[in-house]
Formats: sequence, structure tokens, C-alpha cells
Amino acid sequence: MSVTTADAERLVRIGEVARDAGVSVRAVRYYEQQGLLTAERSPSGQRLYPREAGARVRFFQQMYAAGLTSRNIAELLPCIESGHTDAEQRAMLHTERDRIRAKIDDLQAALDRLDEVIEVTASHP
Amino acid sequence: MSVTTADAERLVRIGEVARDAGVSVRAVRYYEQQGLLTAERSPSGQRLYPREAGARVRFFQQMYAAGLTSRNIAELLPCIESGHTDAEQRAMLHTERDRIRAKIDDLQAALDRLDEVIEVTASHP
DNA sequence: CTAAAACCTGACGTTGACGTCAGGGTCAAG
DNA sequence: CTTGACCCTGACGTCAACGTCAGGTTTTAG
Repeated sequence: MSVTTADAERLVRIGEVARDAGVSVRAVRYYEQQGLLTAERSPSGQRLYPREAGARVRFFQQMYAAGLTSRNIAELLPCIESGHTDAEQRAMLHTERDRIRAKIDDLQAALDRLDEVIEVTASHP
Repeated sequence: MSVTTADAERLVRIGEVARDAGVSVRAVRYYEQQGLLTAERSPSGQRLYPREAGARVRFFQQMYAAGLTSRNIAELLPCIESGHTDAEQRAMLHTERDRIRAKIDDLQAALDRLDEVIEVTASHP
């Protein structure tokens, strides 16, 4: 059993990646289009991904949920993969971090407002 | 100085409401279209709002920021104004509350992920 | 009185992350 | 061998909260 054969056996098709990450097949293709994901191709043209692709896609979802755009994530990836950043990238990271922090505070405030409403209407049924 | 005159003097036009709330005039018209806001009309057809309209719009913004839709907010308003809720409304309130809580947790997780990246890339410049 | 600022009603345009449909290959199972 | 699950590439559709433009009336400042 050669190494290359073992490697090939670890490749999965797009459907499995999607199921693994809990997103649609269309979404995975979209991520590729946005430059977030690359895939080998089988002789017949089918996309082949390493197993980690699922986790990678879940990471995308996490960033999307935090309000990052595909472009933001694309800029973020080189930082993660190289473990190295230039000034511009560091600025971007801090900008996004601060944006998320602000958003958390906004959400917390909204939550408090809603809890107020819930409390008031609970005592006045 | 009659009461009605004094009331009339407290009415403001759409531009002031917008500035007060930090949104566009277009947005305020949109909120009316969504049934979130009603306005009297001057003889010439211009919208006239009570002063509290600004605060009301800021409340909308806060809810929008929390991910509520116009429809959600519209359902929410009667609860606030009447201080009374039926079962369906209470369910809605709790659903939205839980959604926001979950979103805060998601954001916190994303923030931690980003801080990881920032820390790693800071020590590997 | 006049010009600028503010307002009005449509109605089409924008953005992002996909959904969905059309039309057609591919591949293990029976 | 054919059926059904899965895959491919376009390319148009969606949804929400507005932006923006057109074409016209009203209000306000000087």
C-alpha cells in the first residue's frame, strides 16, 4: 500500500463535505468560487477534497455567522495558514475583532431590551 | 394657547426624526411601509411625527441589529404597547430571545477563534 | 420673490450568500 | 443495462433593508 494510494483514499467528494459541515452542496461550490476552498479533480471532473475540508467549511460558517464576508475570510486565510501577517492584515484582524465585540455588545443590549418586554408582559398577562 | 396647538407644536417632520435616530429619511419611510410607524399628515401631505418617534426608530435599529426582521418587530410592538401578550406572542418573544442568546454565543466563539489567530500571528511576525 | 432645502410618490437598483432550475455526464447496485 | 444517487456547468431567482433616481410640490431663509 503506497503512500500516494493511501492519500487518494482519504479524498472525499463534495456531498460528503457538505453533509459533514451541515451546508448545501451549492454552498461548498460557492466557497470555491470565492477562493476559500480549492479541490482536486477526478479524471471525470468531480471535485475531491481532503477530509479536513469539512472542518474548514465549518470555520467559514462560524466566520459568516460573525458577520464576515467571503472577502474578509479570504483575507484571513493566508494569516492562518502562514502564521504570518503584514501590517495591513493585522489591521484587518483587529478591525474585525472590534466589529464582533461591538456586535456582541449590541446583541446584549437588544437581549436586555427583550427581556424587559418579556418580564413586563409576563406580569401583565 | 390651546392644548391642540401645543400638541401640534410638538410634531416634527421626517428629516428630524431621521437625524435624531441616525438613519436615512428613506429608512423612516420604509418603516412606515412595514407598519412599524404611523404618521399624521400636514395639509400638504408631509409626514408629522411625535418627538418620541426618534427613540422608536432607534429601538427598531437595535432590534434589526439583533437580527429581527421588520415582521418580527411588527409582532413585537403590540406586546410593548399593550403590556399584554397572548400565548403565541409569548412564544415568539422567547424564540427571539433564545435566537439572540445563541447568536451571542456564536459571536463569542468566533471572537475567540479570531483572537487565537491574532495571538499566533503576533508572536510570528 | 426667489432659490435652496426639504418633502412627496413611485419605481428600479444593490448586496451577499446562497436556492433552484435546465440540461447533461458518471458510477455502484441489481 | 438501466435505474437512481451523485456530480458537473451555467445562469437566473430570492430576500431584506434600504439606496438612488426621476419628476414634481412645499417650506424656509434671505
